[in-house]
Amino acid sequence: MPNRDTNGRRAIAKRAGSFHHGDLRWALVQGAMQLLEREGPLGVGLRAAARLAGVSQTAPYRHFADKDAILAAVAEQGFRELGDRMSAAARENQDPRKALLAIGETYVALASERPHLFRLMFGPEVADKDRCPNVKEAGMRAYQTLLDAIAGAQRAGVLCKGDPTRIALAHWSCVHGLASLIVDGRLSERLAGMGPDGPRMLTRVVCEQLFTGCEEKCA
Amino acid sequence: MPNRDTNGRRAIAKRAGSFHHGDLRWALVQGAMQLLEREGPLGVGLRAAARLAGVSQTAPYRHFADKDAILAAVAEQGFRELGDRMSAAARENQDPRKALLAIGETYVALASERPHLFRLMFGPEVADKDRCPNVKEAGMRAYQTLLDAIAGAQRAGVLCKGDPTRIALAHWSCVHGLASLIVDGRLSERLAGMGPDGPRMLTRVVCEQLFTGCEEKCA
DNA sequence: CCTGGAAGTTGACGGTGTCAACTCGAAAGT
DNA sequence: ACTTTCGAGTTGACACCGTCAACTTCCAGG
Repeated sequence: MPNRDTNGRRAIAKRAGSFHHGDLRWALVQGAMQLLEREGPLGVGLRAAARLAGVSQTAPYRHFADKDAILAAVAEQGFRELGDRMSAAARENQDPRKALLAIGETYVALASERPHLFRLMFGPEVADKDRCPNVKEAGMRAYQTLLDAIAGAQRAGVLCKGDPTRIALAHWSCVHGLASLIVDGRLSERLAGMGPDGPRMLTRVVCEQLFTGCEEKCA
Repeated sequence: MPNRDTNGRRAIAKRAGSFHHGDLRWALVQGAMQLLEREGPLGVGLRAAARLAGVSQTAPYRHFADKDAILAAVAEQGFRELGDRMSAAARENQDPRKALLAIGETYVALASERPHLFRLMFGPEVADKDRCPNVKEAGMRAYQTLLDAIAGAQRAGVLCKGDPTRIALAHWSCVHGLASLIVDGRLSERLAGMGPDGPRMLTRVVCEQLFTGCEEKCA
């Protein structure tokens, strides 16, 4: 049983005086996540995470094959959180159109709140995320939530019929692109004057156009 | 005048026997670009680029403040090429709807052809791309061609009236998101059975839905 | 009680970005 | 024509990183 701190969470630091750590793997992932959000992607490394866990520099190799493996574990946690928040958003809106919008909003919200994590999840830092089956599965679950929401909207007659993966591709591209542009600072000028929920408003703008189209009607 | 090889291009390697290089800055950017596309983002570094130019490891510091600066120079070249290809695509299609589609296609094409360059241009490797005014200006030029194409389509009555930057945001998000998903391998399964111009077809699918909308008409 | 193996340690190797101090060579000034 | 100056390139060093090999410590099962 892992040692826990006063809040009931497991402590990151090593159990004093004990040779073995108790739950080093968990502590390392936690430390890497913390490092990632505080110092950015350059600050996260095996040695730094080991230091944070109060353990020697090569101890991580007992639990992770290499640096990619620990980053993959962090990414997996990110995908899990993304999937949870997306399906919660879908559950809370039974209007299928609002559900689809809410899914996009949580996607963009996660990216804006924790940009480094978002980049890690989709970027090249962890080489082939799909080799680790946990990461693949966590990502798939999030995608499935989107697909279900689209199929529901089609059944409700809100979205046009046809292959739901077609619409999923468009919706995902729009939302993911907006999230990426925000994370990479490409929209900071536009967001500057919009207050704290600028990302949500931009998501509405983009999704609205995807739903209704931006062609001139009956020209 | 820089030394040139038999093809008329400047040679990357140092002019033999000469202390000074001639055009080391150019050679370093060229070497870094080459390194980036061959070995990925991890393979590009000051020392490696210096080796490729046949020069000592600290020589780059005479031309670049730090690693970020040389990466920014590479990114700038990427933005310049993106802008050129986008405006060429716009020029070649006088039908404004096709022009807008062609712009998206070249965007996705550049990303698919040179994923590492695309990631460098938008990713966090170079910290604040907008501090270097050349990079900012090159990126702005590409954005401006998109904006012009949209304004043209509005004047032609193809796109609905209103703030063109609204439509630009949606279009850019869709195309950039698709490009990112392709680059990050998130669509490799879908692309696997589509042959070499799968990216172009996916771009059409996504843009088509953005233009016409994906809601059920007159429910 | 002994023993085998998992978990953690020390030490080392090659690689990196970056700094300081040095040297070379060509152009500028007299 | 000789000297000065200064940009451009060099060597050497430092701290950091990921990773490997060999060693030590602890715990559990026979």
